[in-house]
Amino acid sequence: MADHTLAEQIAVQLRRDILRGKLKPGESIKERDNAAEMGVSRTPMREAIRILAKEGLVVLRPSRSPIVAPLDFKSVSDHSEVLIALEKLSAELACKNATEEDLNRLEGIVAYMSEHFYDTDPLDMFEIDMSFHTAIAEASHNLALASTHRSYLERLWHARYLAASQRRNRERVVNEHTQILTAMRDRDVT
Amino acid sequence: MADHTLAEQIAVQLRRDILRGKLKPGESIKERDNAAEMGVSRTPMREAIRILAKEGLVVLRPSRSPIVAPLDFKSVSDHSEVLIALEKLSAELACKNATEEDLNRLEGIVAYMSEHFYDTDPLDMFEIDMSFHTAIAEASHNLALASTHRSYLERLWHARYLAASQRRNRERVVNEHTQILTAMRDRDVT
DNA sequence: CAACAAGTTTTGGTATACCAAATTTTCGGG
DNA sequence: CCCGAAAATTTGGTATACCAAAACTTGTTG
Repeated sequence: MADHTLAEQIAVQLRRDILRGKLKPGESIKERDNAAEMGVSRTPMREAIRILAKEGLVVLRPSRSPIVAPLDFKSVSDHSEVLIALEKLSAELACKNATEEDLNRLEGIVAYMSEHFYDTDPLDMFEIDMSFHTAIAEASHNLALASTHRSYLERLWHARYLAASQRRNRERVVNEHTQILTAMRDRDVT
Repeated sequence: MADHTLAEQIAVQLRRDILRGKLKPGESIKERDNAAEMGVSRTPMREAIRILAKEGLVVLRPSRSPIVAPLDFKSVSDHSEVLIALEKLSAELACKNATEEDLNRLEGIVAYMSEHFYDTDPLDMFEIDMSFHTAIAEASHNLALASTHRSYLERLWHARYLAASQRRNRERVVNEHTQILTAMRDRDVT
């Protein structure tokens, strides 16, 4: 059994297709057709769809083809509201509980982003940005928090990705992250 | 296709077995054996297990049988930590967004608890207490928050139930709830 | 031409079969 | 008696087949 299962690979692929806009919101994902198209059987395709459903990228309709989740403003803002609260809690706890190793890891991510900001595919870079926030949540050493936070981050992937592509400039992102990092090194809960 | 799918029914059954203690923490759930035992095939059993895994009741181990999630102290306290943050956010938002109907509903629950505290089965009373907190989360009119909050409450159901039976006395609970309610009526975000 | 009903097709849900990785058991050599 | 290798078993992952409900087509009828 491989380290990452087929269903997960399919999920990754589908997720990218959705985020890249190859699959538009509202479009149906027929497990039979899609499975054939990707050369796999329905079983892992089915499971992949459930994974994306859990993340909120697709919605399952009873007795209907699943569709790519249409993202309405209210839903996105609701999720953001909660995500912000989670990140606040993450930061507080991380200040208390982060190990030296955690901080070094965060530093490494910031350094990498700073270095490769322009020679990396935007989607990949976005994933790295996400990993920074995820790393903070993990540094809280509260597994439940990290898990829920990850889930929200994933759910907001689409909206955040669309929003991020415009306002991203290298200095700003790097500065923000560096600021957060130094505050945490000082155990400044603020 | 029925209104609720077989996999969901299995999930309900498994959930009951776990919460009731029929399946003890750490016990493995072999999809093959369990499926045979319940007279269904592996496919829906597999999906049911994934559902419970999403809820945190069972943990999936790569290349290993899933096991009933062991609830250790750290995990419970982690979850509580997040739950408290979620309730705080719920209360804040509920102050802003609660409708008159929401408040009346809350008032009704408090009144009922106050009235029937001693002549109600503790388990039922506990569920009513939960419904009060759930109602607050719903009064926030943030669907994502309400959903996550509910999930945490459910996950902590077991531990909370065990802890609740001792330290509960009528006045204290009712007072706490009344206090919360009046603060919300005054839109006092505190 | 509209409306409705029967038949066909599509599609998700479930069962079953097979495979490969991982674990356990067995057994032979030291 | 112990240890390691190999065979047997267990177990989750995947593919395929079948079924029933829902959706779509079509043809008939008022």
